[in-house]
Amino acid sequence: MLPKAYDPKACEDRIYTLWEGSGAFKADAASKKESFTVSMPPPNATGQLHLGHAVMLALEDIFIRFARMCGKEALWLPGTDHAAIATESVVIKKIQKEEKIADPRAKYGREKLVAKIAEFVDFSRGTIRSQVRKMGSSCDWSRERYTLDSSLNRCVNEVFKKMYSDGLIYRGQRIVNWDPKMQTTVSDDEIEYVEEKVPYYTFQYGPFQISTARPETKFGDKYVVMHPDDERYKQYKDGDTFECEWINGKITATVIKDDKVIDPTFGTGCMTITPWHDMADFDLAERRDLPREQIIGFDGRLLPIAGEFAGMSIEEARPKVVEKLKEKGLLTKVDENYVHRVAVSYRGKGIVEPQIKEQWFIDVNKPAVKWKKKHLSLKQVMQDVIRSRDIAIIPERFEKVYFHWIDNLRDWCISRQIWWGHRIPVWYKTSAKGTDMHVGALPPDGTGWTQDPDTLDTWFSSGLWTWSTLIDPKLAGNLDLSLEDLLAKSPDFQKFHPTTVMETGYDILFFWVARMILMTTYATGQIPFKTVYLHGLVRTRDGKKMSKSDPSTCIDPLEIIPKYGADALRLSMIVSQSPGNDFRLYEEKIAGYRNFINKLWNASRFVLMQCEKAGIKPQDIPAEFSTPNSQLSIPDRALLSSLQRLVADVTDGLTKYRLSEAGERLYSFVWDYFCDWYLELSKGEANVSVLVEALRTIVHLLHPYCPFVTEELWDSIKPKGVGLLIKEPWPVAEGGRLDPVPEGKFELLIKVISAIRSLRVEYGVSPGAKIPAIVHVAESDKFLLTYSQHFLRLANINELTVSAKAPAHCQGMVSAFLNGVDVHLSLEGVVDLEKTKKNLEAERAQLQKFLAGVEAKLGNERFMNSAKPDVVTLEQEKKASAQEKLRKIEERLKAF
RNA sequence: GGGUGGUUAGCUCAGUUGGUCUAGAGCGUCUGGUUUACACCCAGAAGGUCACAGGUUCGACUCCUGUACCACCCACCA
Repeated sequence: MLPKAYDPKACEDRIYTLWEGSGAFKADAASKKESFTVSMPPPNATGQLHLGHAVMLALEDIFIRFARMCGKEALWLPGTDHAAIATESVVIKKIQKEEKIADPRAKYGREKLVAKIAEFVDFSRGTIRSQVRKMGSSCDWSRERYTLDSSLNRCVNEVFKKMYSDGLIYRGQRIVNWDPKMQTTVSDDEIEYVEEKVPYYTFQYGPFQISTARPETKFGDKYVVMHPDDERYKQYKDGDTFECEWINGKITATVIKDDKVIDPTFGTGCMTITPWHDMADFDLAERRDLPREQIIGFDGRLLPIAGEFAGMSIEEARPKVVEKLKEKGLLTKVDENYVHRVAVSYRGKGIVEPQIKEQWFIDVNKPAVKWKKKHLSLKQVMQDVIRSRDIAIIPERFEKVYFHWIDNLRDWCISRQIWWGHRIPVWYKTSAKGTDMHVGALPPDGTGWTQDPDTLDTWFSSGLWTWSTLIDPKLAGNLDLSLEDLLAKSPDFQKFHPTTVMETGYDILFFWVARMILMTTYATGQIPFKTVYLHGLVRTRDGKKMSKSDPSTCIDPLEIIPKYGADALRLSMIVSQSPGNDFRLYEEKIAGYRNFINKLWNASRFVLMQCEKAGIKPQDIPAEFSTPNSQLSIPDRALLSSLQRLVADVTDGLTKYRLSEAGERLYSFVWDYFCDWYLELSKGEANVSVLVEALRTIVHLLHPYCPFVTEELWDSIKPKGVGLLIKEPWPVAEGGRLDPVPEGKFELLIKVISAIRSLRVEYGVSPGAKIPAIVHVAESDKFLLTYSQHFLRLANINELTVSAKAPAHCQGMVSAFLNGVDVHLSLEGVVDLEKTKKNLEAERAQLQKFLAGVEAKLGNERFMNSAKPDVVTLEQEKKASAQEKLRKIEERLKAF
């Protein structure tokens, strides 16, 4: 007999070992079954798992277990990410703190520091592996990958080479975000803005007034820019020069008229430019071919151009520069209430300074990608795969966000001046003739070649994640094979790519999801995944972000799991929340689902007790339910038919990734219907075969959600000779036990009423009481169903709830309150049907006219030739939605 | 400045083609229950103008327009 309460601690680890040993997690590339692949977003190998990971693991495990039970070849590939800057900065901080070394990079040198980081990462990866197991994740450990694996490195190098030879990767002097603290570039997406109140100065600059919050960058400013239409500066022409007194003496300045960078309504309407340290100024300087000068060094200190201020830090120099200008009488105004936004590195937390530096870039605008027989730019491919529905995003609204991001996308700077990561596969050799360059993993023959010291942006390698992990590591070592060969000859890639669904938090849609689309379509010619499922972020009870720095608000999954069980934690993060929306998690919520699991546990105990009472072993009850209809009571039949509907609903929900809905449905079915109604009824007289059948089905349906407890229960109720639940086939809704009422305008209603009547008589149920009925109203005509309620009220029938898809707690029941009055059906007085009909017909005519217009447009050759593809798609979408609407109206009109 | 989401019971949230809703769940509150599956429970109750104002419709939490507040994302002012 089962113990009185479910104890997750006693079961979970044991069951996980059982699963792992059974080979259930392991996918087979040779299988004939349809594949279902999920690439686990690799957690950063920097420390511990947090709730964000727990959400991800729970969701993906549900997808995978469901797919596996549905008979698909399910692969969930786990792994970890080396997380370049994040890891390096964590380790450097650790060394600084533990070993009291100010500059670990200088002290250890490249090789030793990398070795130290690797050691730290190895340890972290071990921790992460065991934590992933704790959540019950059924991933294929035999295929575990790490972004720095040699086979992944091979892919990185191959893609770099391919992009370079296609002219998509170039090296150039460009303005980048420089983190002086970490001494590296960071990408646009890795920047956060912090608001700061700083004084805002206005200075006299020749005849003009210019304003700035950063006077310390103004040493080299020799151009003053204004809008060409600005009446105030009408007398100045583009190219005019003038002498003026400035920080370190007299300079000659030039007037520039430009309509792109200047907002004439802002401030004085003119500004000076600092191309080396400002993105917008750099663009202008590029356009007009203006000189640039570096003012601030890469160490964050002023350069000799600053004269007496050279060597000072920004904080130190700023007041001194202001003081000097003030003494010269050039300071005209100070605004103390100015709010300025300072760019801060997301990882290193240093203040970011734009700098011009030689870096490697990926060109996102060059039409060098072959996609669907066209030559497109990387940007265009990224747009096409979403627009053409090759990839669907859940929830859909993120498509808009995605498109908006692509519109603003600039060339991607991929080089980083750190040591931890994939080294850029480029070699240089300097001789008297100049510098030779070679792109490849290995240097060419001969001496004197040195490798580029930089590493690649971590997203370069994670952008390859869905497929580089499927490359056969044995083949990856063979340098004679091309990238195409590697793809073609790797069985895993052939079987499991494109992956089925990419599940991740919406916060890394740009960082990662977009880059996987970019890199994968380019490198393999395939989309990386068919569906993107974005989950919301976990928040605290007060709606704040969970942060590790504040443990009082932060829930640690590792403390929760021993206390409430992994199953309860999983449910609390899945049920009653919707994709893409943040949700709050707190202990009471988790406890609530622990209670549910306990309820299920005790319901099972009850069923087992009934079996014992009846002298029947559950093991002897065959898997196939075979009790004849004649031996079933009305409640039995009601339960079985609603069980069928439950199977259909849950299957449908899981197929459409509506996990919360399906989970709620199960929760309510088990508690409100199965336990509170059917089990209570069974205390009088129990039908053991029905009880066991129901429980078995429930346990199957719940298994993806709470795998541990269901597996444990399955052991007590499974038929003889059957193995683990994880390997069981998914239940199928047969519908054979139902008698759907045939459709018909009034027939339906009459059938319902007469069925209730006969049941009431047969079982002697008094009016007002709920009665279980086998009347199953087919999901047919909601319009009619609603009208039927009007009719009934008109006919003095107090209340009748007719369910097409009944609320969970009255599944299979029709609650009726009849007062014995004969039913006369009449349409009069309820609604003005004539008016409705007229309205519908008018709407139909309008739609038909519109549709004809759109069709004519699409049939017009000149339009099709001249219009942009976007416009055509839009027209087609309009057509489709109009057709859909028209179809619905036709359907409604049929009811008249 | 551009965009997205939210606003539903005291709290946290579901509610996908407008008709299951005459609006649900969990927690909390109140009343009553040791009926041997479960007190991590059972029976029941109170509690909502579904932010606000218009519109479309026979019918709107659901669609449209506008307003307010909150949150987030992107761009950015020199």
